[in-house]
Amino acid sequence: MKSDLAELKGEILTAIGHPNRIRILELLKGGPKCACEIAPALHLEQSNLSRHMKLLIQTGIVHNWKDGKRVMYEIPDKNVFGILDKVSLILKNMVKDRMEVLEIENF
Amino acid sequence: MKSDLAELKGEILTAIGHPNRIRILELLKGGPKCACEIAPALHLEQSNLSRHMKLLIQTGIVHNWKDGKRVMYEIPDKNVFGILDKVSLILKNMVKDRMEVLEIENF
DNA sequence: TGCTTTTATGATTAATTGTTCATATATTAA
DNA sequence: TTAATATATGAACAATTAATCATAAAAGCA
Repeated sequence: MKSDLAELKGEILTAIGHPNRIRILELLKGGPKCACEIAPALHLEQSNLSRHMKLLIQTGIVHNWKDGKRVMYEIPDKNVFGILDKVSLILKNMVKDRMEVLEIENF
Repeated sequence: MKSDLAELKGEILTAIGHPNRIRILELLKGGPKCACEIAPALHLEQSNLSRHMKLLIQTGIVHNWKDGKRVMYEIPDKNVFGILDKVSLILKNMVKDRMEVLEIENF
């Protein structure tokens, strides 16, 4: 169990910060989905997706419940998307800075 | 070189998401600092800090420049702190939800 | 009932990460 | 010049992570 604040924050950020998990979260932005929808949409192997979902659930970023033989997943706290938006902003600013160095006005 | 967007986002998030790097970033919130200030403040070994700084610089989260025999570090894009704030919000919401389940009103 | 669908998990492996120690490099001071 | 200070890096190692295959478990359908 993580007890230090920086460690708790790190746990959330590294849970979000894997490419496949980012794709999963962005897919879940459209609402709850089952693994049987997510896996083919992202070309992920079933067992691989299952482990990514387990990690996201353990860190509390994703909630799940059974719906018949399916398991549904959803993101209860939309601040997760706020984080991904800020990362996009950072990446855009990096490109902007590069363009300024290269004296590119428009393109 | 990462080319996919989800991979670029992942690179930023995992760069931020290590406990020691989070502490480094929160220290740099107070303005530019040299490694010789950061290492003792966080009880980090010099070589260990140097590698963390290298990673942060390579991902573009931190900028650096020489000032005499010191190397100064700063965070050019304050959105980094916005991300850490959102993570704090998420953690607080998690605690709030737990309290509601346990029917705790105040404490 | 047996069959199919859906998800989870044990075992294994490759790759990456974080850390430390020793050493190299660069800059300033004596 | 030599010594001291500040940072970077090669080598080594332990630990973690992601991925895959095979299999198990749970639920619904024929």
